[in-house]
Amino acid sequence: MSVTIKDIAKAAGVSPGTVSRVLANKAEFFSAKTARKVRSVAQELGYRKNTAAAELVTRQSHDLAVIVNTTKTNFANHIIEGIQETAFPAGLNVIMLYAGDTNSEQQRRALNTVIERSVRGILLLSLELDPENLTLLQSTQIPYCFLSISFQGPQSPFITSDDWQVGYQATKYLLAQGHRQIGLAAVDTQTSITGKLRVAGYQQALREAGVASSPHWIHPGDYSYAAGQAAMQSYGRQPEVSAVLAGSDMAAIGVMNQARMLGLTVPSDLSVMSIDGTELCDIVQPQITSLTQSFYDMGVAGVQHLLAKDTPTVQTYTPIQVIERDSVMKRIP
Amino acid sequence: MSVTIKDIAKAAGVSPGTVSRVLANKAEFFSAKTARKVRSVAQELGYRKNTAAAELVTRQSHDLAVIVNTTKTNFANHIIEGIQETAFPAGLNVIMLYAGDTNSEQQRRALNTVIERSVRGILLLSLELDPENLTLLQSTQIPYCFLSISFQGPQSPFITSDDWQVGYQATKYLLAQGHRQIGLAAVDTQTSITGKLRVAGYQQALREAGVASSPHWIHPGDYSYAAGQAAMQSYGRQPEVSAVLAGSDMAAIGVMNQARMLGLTVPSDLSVMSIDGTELCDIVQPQITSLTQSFYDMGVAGVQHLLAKDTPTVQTYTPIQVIERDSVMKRIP
DNA sequence: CTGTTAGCGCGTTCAG
DNA sequence: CTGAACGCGCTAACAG
Repeated sequence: MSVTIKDIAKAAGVSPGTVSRVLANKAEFFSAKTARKVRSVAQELGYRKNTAAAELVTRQSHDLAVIVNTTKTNFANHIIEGIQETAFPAGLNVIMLYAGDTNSEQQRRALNTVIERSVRGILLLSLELDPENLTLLQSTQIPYCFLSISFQGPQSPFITSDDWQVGYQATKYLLAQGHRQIGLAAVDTQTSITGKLRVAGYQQALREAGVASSPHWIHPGDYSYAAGQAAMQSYGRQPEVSAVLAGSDMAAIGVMNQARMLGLTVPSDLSVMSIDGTELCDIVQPQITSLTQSFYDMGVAGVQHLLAKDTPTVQTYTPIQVIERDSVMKRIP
Repeated sequence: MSVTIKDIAKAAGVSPGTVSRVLANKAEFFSAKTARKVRSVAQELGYRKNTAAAELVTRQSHDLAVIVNTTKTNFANHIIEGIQETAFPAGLNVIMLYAGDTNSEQQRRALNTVIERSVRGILLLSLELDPENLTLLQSTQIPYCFLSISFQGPQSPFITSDDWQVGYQATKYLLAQGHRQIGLAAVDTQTSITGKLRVAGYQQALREAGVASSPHWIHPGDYSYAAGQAAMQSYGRQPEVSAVLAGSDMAAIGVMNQARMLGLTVPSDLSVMSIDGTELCDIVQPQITSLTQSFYDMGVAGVQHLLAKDTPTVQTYTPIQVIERDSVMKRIP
């Protein structure tokens, strides 16, 4: 069928072994002359390397797999960019697979696809794995790392923001602006540890400020636009809170739009702050003050972690910072 | 190293051939009893299929490759969703690769990666390929299809919106709302045929309405937010046009925000319409009236095209429609 | 229904 | 520096 190294060996009058060495650029294990010859013949014949054959014998692929969920938020691009730009110079190809958010079967298929290809490493983007799928992942020798998500147990390496600090710092900022009644909207307090940590940080900040927080201030959700809307709907036309911290940029926009529908003006009637800090913050009106995460860095760190020879179960945190824009108003008591 | 079918053959007391048949679910070429035995042993030993070996002999992968560019717009998700949901039931795994927008080297690497794996098919998302990379792609036997982009020549299959109609229909709509001076912003009139067709459709609609259009009404760009801003900046504080058609949702938001900065209110001072119609249209204020494309359908059609036995060089168009929201005001002459 | 055999295309010995 | 030979793990004929 397709042309193999044998074909080009014959055509070039050398042995397949030599062709292999030339094409793989094995140091100076061949003369410049034969190299030229071989390469030109290969070119001419339209030779295409068979990766399957190569991987079969070397048991090493040059691929890095990224498994992403069909997330309702939009920061994945930034992480992927960081991954891409770190992997590329290292000679790694990045292949991405989607795994449904809630679809265990699809998760399994994505995992199997990359495991059976014995990729060089696996990066999982804000993906909550079923126990059995986690076991599947761990049962392989393939290095992996979770990104933008954290866990309780020490068994899995991950790189993310320190979510307790996320809740804490954002709330501190709002407090510093004079707010006392502060809502927390559209963070997932049920299944994800991420949400739980954010709540804990939020509550601690309130406690330190001597604010007796109310459970009514918290409206959990899945970080989506709709969750933000729903939360604001609950706060109502005359909200008990003067500021709302939303679980994502999209959620914050949901909060703001719903507030507008309720006749409230942001930020004069209600301050809104988001967690994430993607470009969405800049394109809406008013621009959203955010607790900004270092998504790009997560991608970079993820690849570096996979590339590192020894892969201890690290749990790394990337920087966070408050970026002031126009959706939070200072409140003079 | 890892456990192979031989290992499990030995452990189960059968031959490797049988194991292979069972694991590949070759119809009823084995008894239920041995099947059970084999499967349980495989499970127990933690057997993991070696895809490289299987592909080496069958010369067929079950992977579909999607190559996307790091686009400044945001519709790719919808196309990918369509691809995913069509490929999945067909037993195909979707792997996605990024290829820089302008980076020929990165394009080549992405292409080579998937070609050397002899994937089942290649879908290219709004990707402008270098001539040499296009040649590379065409030199393989792998079926491919461009999505959300069109070409002049008949050599490559693509599925997209009819971009002439996009420009034409959108402009017709604006005309029907009573607008005469209509701007066209942030479409690429230089390199892409897409942009050229939209301009042509736009101009034809104007012509049919007896409007003598002015070149000043057109401000080309790369469909980005910044391009939208720049265009609006050019229109200025007292725009000659009463409505602007923007090349993408993001561009339209750029136009609207810049208009606001110039002291103009949308839609009372200036109407804005976008091309694409993604969820961005719903989350900004005012919500953007759009010429909406069928991105999901493009993905579906793309997979179906690849799956079809004979793959003629088809050029398919997916539906478009005007979705009215709040950014266009009827103008009473 | 099952065992046996023969490669798939490549990288890597080991001699020369 | 190069050729010959082997085998990676699996599937696809064949015979039984």
